[in-house]
Amino acid sequence: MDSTTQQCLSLAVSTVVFALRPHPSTGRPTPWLPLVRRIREPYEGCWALPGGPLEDDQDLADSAGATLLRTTGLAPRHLEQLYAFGNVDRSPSERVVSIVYWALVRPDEDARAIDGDNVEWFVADDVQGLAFDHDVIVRYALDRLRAKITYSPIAHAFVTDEFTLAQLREVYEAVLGRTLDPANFRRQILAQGTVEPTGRHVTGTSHRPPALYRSNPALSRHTLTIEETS
Amino acid sequence: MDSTTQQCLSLAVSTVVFALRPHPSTGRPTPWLPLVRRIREPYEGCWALPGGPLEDDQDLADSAGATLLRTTGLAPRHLEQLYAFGNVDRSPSERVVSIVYWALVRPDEDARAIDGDNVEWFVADDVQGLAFDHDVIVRYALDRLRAKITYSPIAHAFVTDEFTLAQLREVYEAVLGRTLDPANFRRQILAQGTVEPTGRHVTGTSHRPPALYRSNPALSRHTLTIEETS
DNA sequence: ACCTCTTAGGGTTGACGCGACCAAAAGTCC
DNA sequence: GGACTTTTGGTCGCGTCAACCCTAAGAGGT
Repeated sequence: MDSTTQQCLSLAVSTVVFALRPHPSTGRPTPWLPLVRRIREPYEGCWALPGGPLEDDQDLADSAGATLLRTTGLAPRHLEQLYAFGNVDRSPSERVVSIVYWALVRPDEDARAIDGDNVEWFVADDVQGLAFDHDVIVRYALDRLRAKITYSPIAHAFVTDEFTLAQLREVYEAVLGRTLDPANFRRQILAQGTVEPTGRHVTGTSHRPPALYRSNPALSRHTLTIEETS
Repeated sequence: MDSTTQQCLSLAVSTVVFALRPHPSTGRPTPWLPLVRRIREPYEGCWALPGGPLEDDQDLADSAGATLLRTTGLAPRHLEQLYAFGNVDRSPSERVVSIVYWALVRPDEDARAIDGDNVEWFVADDVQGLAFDHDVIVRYALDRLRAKITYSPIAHAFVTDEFTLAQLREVYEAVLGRTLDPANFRRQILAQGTVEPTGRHVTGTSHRPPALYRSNPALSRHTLTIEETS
């Protein structure tokens, strides 16, 4: 912990960013993620997760956020540590330990996403052939997302401040990849008390106007996440 | 990821090691963990998690295991990454990023534990006043242990190869801190198929001899854990 | 004004899981 | 043999959840 030995390794922070966009073939919402094309060896020309070296004066999450803003123009509200990857052979050149975060962006945030020359979005389930061990990382992030949405209200991170239950249900359906019964879904969500009605309704629909909800502010810091309040 | 900038930070790997030992007052099994006394600044004289700098030629988990063997004489079978802590202010001197693992040791492994001059075991729930942010880390590891035992067969990591259901139940009771109904516990465990009977029974007890079980080998690599098969 | 279409939202039912509790089984010890 | 202790199996009641019904409430066409 207090070693003064100079280490021959670099520490990087990368992020798996998920946004929900229509699938190119089915048209149904599905997770996408942005990748950046590598412009130098190793893996030059390959797609890789957005990331960069950890700066001396930045916390880990801040570093992930800053890199993300620089490369993709995104500033996701939900940013959470995923895993630290550090096998000696994961990079063919120098030793690199990557602390990987994962993020969820809301549609209104997603609208501000910029596609730079070397940034492109892909359907998360289809990505393959990435640089380093990033294939494994993306797969693991997807598993975590699908697992966590079943026991945690992270789905709220995918919708705007005000939303209908149908929109929230669409998020669950997009992530889980299957349809859900609207009535049962409604009961589940209301039972867990993570949303509260705003009293307003959507107008101008060609059917019964749905009620608008917002996520319960009491649980904004509820999920079991690390707060390094040292 | 491929930065060649020389970073002014060090990367350490520490481990929260849990073993079940009788509580000093109640006598009932409860989680304990080993701590090492710091012999230099910062936090000289304070207790801290066993750990050390990451060596160039070691994977992260290997580093955790090696340090553990050196300081405590333990080689736990269950070793799992917990979290990466890297706030800029978590160490008063240089910037240190710690990748923390947590481990579970079985009673037969625990018997080989050596208490060095600067190593001592403590009741996990009572530790306090540790160096750096290690209080937070221990608390988080305990939360994870208690959460994970409810949905994953990690309890097997706390028992020997052959065990009775009563022994396995004691593990759950020790971790969760409450008694469980033997009959219901039995049904739950058998229903999830994580154990299989060996056919043998314990003899020499002053009551009905319990059957011996072993954990189902099919699930030794079943838990959703990262395998960096890059 | 009325009908139709579509989605919101509520109700009911049956299967399942789980905790509380009871009862039988199988050994040792006296 | 009888008392004792722990294992092991059985039952019952409750809460949860998925599947499936129904009604409610708007827009738009005729």
